[in-house]
Amino acid sequence: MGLAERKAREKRQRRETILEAAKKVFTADGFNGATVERIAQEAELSPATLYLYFKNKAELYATLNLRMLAFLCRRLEQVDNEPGLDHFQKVRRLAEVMYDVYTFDPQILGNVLRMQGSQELKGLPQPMQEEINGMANQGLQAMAKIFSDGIAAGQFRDYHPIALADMVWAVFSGLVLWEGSKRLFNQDKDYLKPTLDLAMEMMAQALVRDPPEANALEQTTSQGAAL
Amino acid sequence: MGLAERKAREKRQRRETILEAAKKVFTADGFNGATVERIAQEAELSPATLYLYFKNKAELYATLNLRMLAFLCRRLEQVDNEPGLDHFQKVRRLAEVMYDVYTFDPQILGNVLRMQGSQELKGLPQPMQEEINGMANQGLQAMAKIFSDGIAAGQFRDYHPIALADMVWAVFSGLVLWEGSKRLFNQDKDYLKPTLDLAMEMMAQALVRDPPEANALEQTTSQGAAL
Amino acid sequence: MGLAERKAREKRQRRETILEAAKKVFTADGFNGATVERIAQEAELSPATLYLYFKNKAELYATLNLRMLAFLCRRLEQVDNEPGLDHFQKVRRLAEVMYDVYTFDPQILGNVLRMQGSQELKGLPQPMQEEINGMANQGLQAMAKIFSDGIAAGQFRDYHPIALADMVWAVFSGLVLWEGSKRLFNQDKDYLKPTLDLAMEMMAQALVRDPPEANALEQTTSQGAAL
Amino acid sequence: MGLAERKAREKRQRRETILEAAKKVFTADGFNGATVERIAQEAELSPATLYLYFKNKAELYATLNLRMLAFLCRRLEQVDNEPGLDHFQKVRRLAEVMYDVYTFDPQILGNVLRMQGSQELKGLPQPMQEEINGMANQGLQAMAKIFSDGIAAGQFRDYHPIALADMVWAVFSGLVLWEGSKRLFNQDKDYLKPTLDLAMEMMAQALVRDPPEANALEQTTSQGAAL
DNA sequence: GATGAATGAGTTTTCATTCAT
DNA sequence: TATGAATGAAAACTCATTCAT
Repeated sequence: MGLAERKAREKRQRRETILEAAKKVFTADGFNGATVERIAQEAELSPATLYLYFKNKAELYATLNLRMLAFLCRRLEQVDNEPGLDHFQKVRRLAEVMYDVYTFDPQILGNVLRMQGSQELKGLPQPMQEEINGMANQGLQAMAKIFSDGIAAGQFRDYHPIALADMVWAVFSGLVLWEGSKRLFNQDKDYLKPTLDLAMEMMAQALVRDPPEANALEQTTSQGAAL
Repeated sequence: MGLAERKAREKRQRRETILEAAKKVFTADGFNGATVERIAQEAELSPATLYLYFKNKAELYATLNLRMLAFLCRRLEQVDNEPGLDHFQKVRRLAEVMYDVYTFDPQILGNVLRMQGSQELKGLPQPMQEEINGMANQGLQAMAKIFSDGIAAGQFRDYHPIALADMVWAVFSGLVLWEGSKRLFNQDKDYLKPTLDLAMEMMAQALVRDPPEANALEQTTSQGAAL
Repeated sequence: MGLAERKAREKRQRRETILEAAKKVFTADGFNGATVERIAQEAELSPATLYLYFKNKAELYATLNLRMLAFLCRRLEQVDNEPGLDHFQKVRRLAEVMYDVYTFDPQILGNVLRMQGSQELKGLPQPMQEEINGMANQGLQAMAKIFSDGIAAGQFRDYHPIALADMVWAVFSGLVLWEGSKRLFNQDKDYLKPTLDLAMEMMAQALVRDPPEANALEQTTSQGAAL
Repeated sequence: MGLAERKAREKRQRRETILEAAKKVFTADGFNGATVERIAQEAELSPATLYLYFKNKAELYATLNLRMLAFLCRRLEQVDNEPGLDHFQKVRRLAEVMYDVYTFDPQILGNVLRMQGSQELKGLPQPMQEEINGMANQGLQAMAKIFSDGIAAGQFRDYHPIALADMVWAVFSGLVLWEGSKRLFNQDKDYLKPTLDLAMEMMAQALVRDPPEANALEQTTSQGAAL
């Protein structure tokens, strides 16, 4: 038993080693740019060995990304269940959670979000594509719920919750992608956290329902905007 | 002279043909997926000919993207100069402009924004990379100016203008990328326009300065968020 | 025009060169054993170049075989149209024709016949399989016609013409395959010709209709055998 | 001792299991197409284990084929010793025996005959090649004996007995290979038996010595044919 | 200027075989 | 004895790029 256990653990560890190596290489060179050979080198294994643990270069990539996506998704769902947070606080909390996930592994997160918006997904086997999309949808749904709850409670303006979730996801993706390429002109390290905070803070502000005597500005514009 | 002129025009036209063809293929298959051969076919030229007009597959790609980026940039700059718009209206106008640019050529726009956040840029020659980054920065600066003007005029809250510009750029990128892959769970066609409008509307809302008797909520939170 | 012509001829010649090289290698090592690299070496070209002329290793192989099969087929069909041959002579003529084809290119002939009876066909694209099978059928039909004509003319016994054609084809295949591997114990060079002659001679003999007073031997056995 | 015996039996049994598995896989996929891994799976053993029982993939294949060849050979030899058969009946009996062997295991038989005519043998160690060839020769000799006995007894025409044996072997090989690939245009199941019968029947017919007043036809042709 | 033809340099993937346990 | 794990060695195929014409 002890033996079998150790074997299993070793195997799992090997898998991790490979994933770790793959992470480095994919992050550095992208999916197409990365070669199985280099990943194997990084893992100090022969390329053939990788194929004992993963069917494909694509599967390797997808496994890596799927994990991160699942992690992000779980964290977003937790926000809704955190005790003692009112609706506004939950919105602001999203910024913290997203940043948390970002710091956990910025590079892989970049991979996932990039993959979504590129042709890289095309190469993956159908079921994997679906799993990935499904996971992303879960994350969006989790956020949408926070918004619709706030609306139902009469505390948020009546915007379309899904559109709000899209916006959050978009800001997050956009900021991470740009950060990753370090090509934003505001290149000071760590611009991401405050910008993310600010984004969610502003969103929270904008969600505040008007007092009865709403000013003219809002009346004219909110019509076109509300979905 | 007349001859030389015609030659030059023909040459320019040939270049356009190639770029047009490249656009189709890059858009369909991504940078790595596209082959020079297919682009040449599409342009009804031989692959060798492409190399008379462009040094590289990469240069071809970059040229294409740079144009779009320049167009986007120019349009963003115009917003600031549009007559008869107050600061808030300018912010909302950004949504329209961005959507305009998007409809002008959604796919190339997707390419540009994707390229920024990926390793595809790496293959380009240094000067081209710089040109691209410089262009993107111009766009960001244009937006930042709108925000800082509003702040200077005492009409916007005192948020960091660059962070605000980043946010806008991020939302835009994020939404376009997701749209392109049509994998947003809110898949109704044309979700982009209203979501973009909403985003800018909310931003405008959040920029409104509080009346003197600001409520407690804002006081507690705006400290951490304001840069 | 002269130029275009020469180009075309050169191109055709190149194709031939490749086919010739492929013939050598396939014959020496079989389809699976042969490598594209070695064929390319033999043709003094780079492997990549082969792919300009043939889509596949398989296509290369099939092209080679199909030609030979077509040649064999055509020759068999001619037998029926040769002037001045009676039915019996046509049967004997088959031996000569088959041997002719054999001497034309023993190795490729071996390839074709071997391919038919092996898994090598499986790897080929469907349409090519069909073309090959169709061609083989044509050959069989041509022979079957000779037999059925003889029967219709009342000169041959009433055996099943298709079975007779199968037999001829089988003897031919069998002898060629064994010859090719030079593992027949009767290894004297050129055993094939006389054996083939003998086979067809015997067949001709056996096709002779009995005189009315057929002997007992034939009566008892021909019942089970005639299809 | 009892223990040793049991061990030996177990070992033999394991060998059988492996051979059985190999048979399935080789038959389905051919020699090159079959993988050691799949054979091992089929045998419910690890690939490494196969190498304890067989030096090679090739040896495994050869062992399999050698058995079948030995079986075929033994059966052919028996024909000569069967009591109560005259020379003609022995010839016809060959058809039955060959068909018997065919039905015993059509696929392996196909493998053997195909192997003979292909490059697959090349990979085998020399001694094995010789064993296989020797076995095939035995089979041919057995048939040749039947013919030469008939000739010696004055009942058969004076054809070359070895050529006759070659012919029989060739027809048999040819028919089996074509049957295996089911690509004969006469695709009705079970065409093999009657065709084989017919072939041997015709051979028997052709072996009948002419009565004194031989007709012209035979005289002119049998000269060239008789070896 | 335009191109048909050629290819070098990879890339992913497969598989028979070995060996420490 | 049995095997899980590992790998060396290949092999088919692709493609950006060059160059003689």
